[in-house]
Amino acid sequence: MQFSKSTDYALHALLHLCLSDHGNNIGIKELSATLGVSESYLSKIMSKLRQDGIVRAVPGMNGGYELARSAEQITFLDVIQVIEGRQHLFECSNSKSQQHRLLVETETAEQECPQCIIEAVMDGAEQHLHQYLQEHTIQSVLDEAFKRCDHEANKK
Amino acid sequence: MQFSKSTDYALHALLHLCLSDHGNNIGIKELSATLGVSESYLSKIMSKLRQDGIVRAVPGMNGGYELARSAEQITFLDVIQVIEGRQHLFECSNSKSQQHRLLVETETAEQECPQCIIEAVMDGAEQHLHQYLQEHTIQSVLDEAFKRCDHEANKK
DNA sequence: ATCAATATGGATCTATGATATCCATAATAA
DNA sequence: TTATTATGGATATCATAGATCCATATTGAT
Repeated sequence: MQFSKSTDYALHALLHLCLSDHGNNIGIKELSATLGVSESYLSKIMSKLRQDGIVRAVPGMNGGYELARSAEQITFLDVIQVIEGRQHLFECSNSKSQQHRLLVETETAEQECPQCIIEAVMDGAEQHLHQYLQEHTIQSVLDEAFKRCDHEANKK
Repeated sequence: MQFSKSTDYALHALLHLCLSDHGNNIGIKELSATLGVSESYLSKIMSKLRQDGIVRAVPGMNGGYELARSAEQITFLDVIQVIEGRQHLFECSNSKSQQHRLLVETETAEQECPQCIIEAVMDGAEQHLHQYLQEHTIQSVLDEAFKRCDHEANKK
């Protein structure tokens, strides 16, 4: 289980938009050259980001992309969900099998347990993951990097 | 990004081993019937669990599988890593590109930042996820389920 | 009005990995 | 010795990621 390369590209592209001079659009040519990815492939990814309101796109001369909202308001979770989709991390394919009935039978209670107990744990894991990814934004990662570099510089 | 069905099968299989009478091995026939998965496919999964020391396997008559250690000592992380592998959730495919040099150039410092700042965030996410998955074991999920059912029963 | 530059979306191709099956072999208990 | 069971190799199938090409639409500049 791994995040796709598209997520990698999307995050790096947003970082580049954030770092480059504001007020100017950044074209797909510059983006793809910076990331080392083909224009055609990267443009698909940028298109998804646009559809989800993370970037704005302007066609025509001097067109290109820019952030649609401030970098503080673009979380890692936002980006990941656009690219990877919003399915759950885990879906029990076994809900109607004997496995779960068996669990219920060991109890005298007759009511159905509404959710697979394994799925429940995995959903908990997903929530923790999402919380973390929501606390980290394009801006926060830059702040962190600058802090780190300043600290290094001071040591000299 | 999703966990594979194999992980689903593995977790349910272990749950079944844990619930069934101890002292007896559980054959692949019973397991596959319980989970509703083919014997051939499930046996591959059980084989992986055996290679990693999570279950023991005995061939021959009355053979089958049993837990190799107590259910408290089998974490979700253990099982997931056996099935899904141990690669990182995120690997920056861009470490040598202009993207990162650009970041460094914006600083006067000349030393190299050792890791992609995006990858750093994602590794943090992975650590959080792993911690959670390590705190949940086959046993803990059963305890939780029993507690839940008892609670339901008491309400009647 | 025209042209060049740029983004968009459809179609398509390829590579990879998940899912799944079959079979020959080895190991074990009765 | 035999029936039973697990193991591992080979292979097939399918879905998805990754990637490319092209026709079209949109915009700014001339």
